[in-house]
Amino acid sequence: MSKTLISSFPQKLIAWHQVDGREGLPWQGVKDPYAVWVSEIMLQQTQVATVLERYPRFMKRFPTVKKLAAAPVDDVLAEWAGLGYYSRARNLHACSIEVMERFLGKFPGDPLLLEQLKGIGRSTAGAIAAFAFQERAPILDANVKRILARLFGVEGALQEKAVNDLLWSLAEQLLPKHRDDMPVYTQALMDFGATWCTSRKPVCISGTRKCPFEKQCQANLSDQVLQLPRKTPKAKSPEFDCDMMVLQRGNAVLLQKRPTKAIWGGLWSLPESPWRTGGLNEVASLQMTSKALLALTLPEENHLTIGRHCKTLIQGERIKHVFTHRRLWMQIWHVSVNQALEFSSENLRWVSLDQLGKYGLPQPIKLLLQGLSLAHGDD
DNA sequence: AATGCGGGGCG
DNA sequence: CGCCCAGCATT
Repeated sequence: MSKTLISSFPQKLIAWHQVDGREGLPWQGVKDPYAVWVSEIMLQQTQVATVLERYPRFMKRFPTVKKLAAAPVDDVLAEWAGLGYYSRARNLHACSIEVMERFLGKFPGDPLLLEQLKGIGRSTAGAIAAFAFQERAPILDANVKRILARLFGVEGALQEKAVNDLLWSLAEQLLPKHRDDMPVYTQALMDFGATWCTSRKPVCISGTRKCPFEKQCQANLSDQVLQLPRKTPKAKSPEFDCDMMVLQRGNAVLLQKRPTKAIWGGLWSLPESPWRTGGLNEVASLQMTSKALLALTLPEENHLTIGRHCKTLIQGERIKHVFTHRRLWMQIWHVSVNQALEFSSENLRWVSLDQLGKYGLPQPIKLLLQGLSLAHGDD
């Protein structure tokens, strides 16, 4: 490992940033630890373009850690809806309460303390400590992993612990000497990875710009830039089928709160059947009755009233939704019932179509019900 | 070390 | 369609 590269890296990167860094992102230059924390959590595995719209909205709704801690977790989830990885929202809320109680509303600057908080791992702790407290703490997100793997010609797959340890060690060694440089240095690392040393079209390959590290970058010197960092291939994601029910009573639909641990955890969705593997949609091939459908999708104690209240049953669209690790086909069924149908469960709630915005809905369900809402408005 | 957890953008 | 992304928690 080149000693000169390590000692010269921070200043060269900061110099690069002064000319070619990103500007105008709403969380840049922010010093308030709360605002930094929210931005870091929201940006986990989430594109800048997406966060650009959602971050100011979140900050307007929850301007301080105190306000966030005082809000019901359901409100936080509703605000988070559409961003994905909903454990981030649940952890955000839990973390805000812990900061209020354990740290009297002030985020700690020590990365080791930050890392004890829910939803904050080593990299996010480093980012908060660097941006908000000028602590000499490293980050290691996908950008930094890519930069370092190329710069130092790290051959092993990112999933290997030894490789991860090596990258953390490099990230530590590369830190600027002076803590005052930490915010700009950390931002520069992210900007450089996101805009120049990109995964598919790094500037050294596209030839659009001249990389400041081209003479030292091991991957560039050995023509391995697009091969690094290495990743072990992922298995193809399995496919599932399920039935979902839009149970409509006048202007309201029945929403069901999802269990915390599951996918879309804590969000409000439609009653749904268990997921089935294996292509053929057996239920759709049945002569579907409202009773059979409700038996599939609702808890047992709610079945008895069904037949009496059902007015119509219509087979709706079949929606495909792609997750990172699963593909899901949702067969929609529209069931219309008369006004008398009630449910007693905490997790079942009639919600009028114009109130849907107050609820955190999975993105495909939100889109589906928006279409319904529109059609209904046209009547 | 492997898996679960969303959603959007890009080629 | 497959790959990628300002990761973390759990097992």
